[in-house]
Amino acid sequence: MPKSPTKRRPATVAALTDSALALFAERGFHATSISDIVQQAGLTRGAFYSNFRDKEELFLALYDTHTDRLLSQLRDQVETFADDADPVARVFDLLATHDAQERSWFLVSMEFTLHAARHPDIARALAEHEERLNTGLAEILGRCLASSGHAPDVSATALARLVVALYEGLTAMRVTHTTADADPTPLARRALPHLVRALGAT
Amino acid sequence: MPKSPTKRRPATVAALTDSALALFAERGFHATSISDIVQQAGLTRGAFYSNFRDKEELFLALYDTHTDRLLSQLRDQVETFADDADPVARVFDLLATHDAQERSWFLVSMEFTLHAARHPDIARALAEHEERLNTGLAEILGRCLASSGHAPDVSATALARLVVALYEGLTAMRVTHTTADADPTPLARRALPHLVRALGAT
DNA sequence: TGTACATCAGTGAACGCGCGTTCACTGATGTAC
DNA sequence: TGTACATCAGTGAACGCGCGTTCACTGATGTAC
Repeated sequence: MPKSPTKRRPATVAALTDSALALFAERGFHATSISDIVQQAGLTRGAFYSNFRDKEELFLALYDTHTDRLLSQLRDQVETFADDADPVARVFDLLATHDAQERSWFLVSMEFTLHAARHPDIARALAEHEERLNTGLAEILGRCLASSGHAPDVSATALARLVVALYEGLTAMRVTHTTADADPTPLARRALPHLVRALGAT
Repeated sequence: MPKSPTKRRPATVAALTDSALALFAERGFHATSISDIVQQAGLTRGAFYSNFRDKEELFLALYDTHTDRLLSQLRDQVETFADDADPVARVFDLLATHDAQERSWFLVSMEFTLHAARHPDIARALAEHEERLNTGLAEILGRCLASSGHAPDVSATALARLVVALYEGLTAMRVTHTTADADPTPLARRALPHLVRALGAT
């Protein structure tokens, strides 16, 4: 009776998640079938069902991985400008300067969010995983504000959500409008410092 | 040889669009099949293909209808506060006080936007239809600002997109977080007037 | 170290299902006289 | 107004396809002695 399962398992899981991430990014969550995932991973359907209950469970595993990576990146970069005048704008910059990979991830996670909106069980599961991102971001923003002398009379949590909402709305807008004309991102970038300063007037 | 097609057609089209709107709102765009639509409309599949090329074409028809209704509602209400101090915040309020019906529509149009992101042809078509909404909204905001004495040094177009982006980001956030705690909407509402004033400092 | 055995991760054929799309047809709508 | 005719909107059976999920199996991984 083996105490620990075989060594193959972790490798299989990794092959499945890697494959799924690439395919979700390329085609989207719904457009990617379980057959697609296992085929690209060089496995068969049974291997999937032996490791995940369904596609949703696999996505949430990817979500956690992404959250961890994003937060640690932000933490690293935030240290380098702890004394900056407009820390909120800088965090926004970090979010906004997203490469193609981040755009892909946004599309997938937004798709999954809409999927969750129709299925209460999935929505509950997603909210739990999102909570980790929100609290992590709020903590980073809070430290930023404190160390740079700002003390707005708003909770760091609400501010974090405002920044994320603005970021996500702008990203969604760029999804179809690929031309750069009248992109409101610079406007948002200019406006945010004023915004925090205004809210800071206790 | 009949010069105008039969009288049945408009009734059939109306039955199909009504049915589709209800089903899209209830289940989403992808989760609704053409069979579902014609069944709810009391028709058969052929009737659909006789009037629309595919589901996408039907959605864009619904999109135009919705845009027209929203813009005329905004125009009506905007007249009642032409001399308001913070017209941008008022427009934002009008967008933000959305009923369940608006939430449903947001879900569907966002789903379609993501769908478009994967299909360039569809993205091009959607962008054309979105253009009508953007210009209409920019025109309303521009008149608002002018008549209330504000003259920010930003284009009404960019400002309109900023307001829409913020609105959409906040709505997306509420999709999963059904609890009202730490909802950043009031914060956004408070912040917008400061924002416009700050941007107005030519 | 070598052998006999137990476990269980991964295989792959099979299933039932609903989908989008086509197309020969029919009968209601509209025209001509 | 009434009849004979033409059009074409809508019918519904048929098609091929890929999907999610199940499950008896096999053979690689790990254990016991």
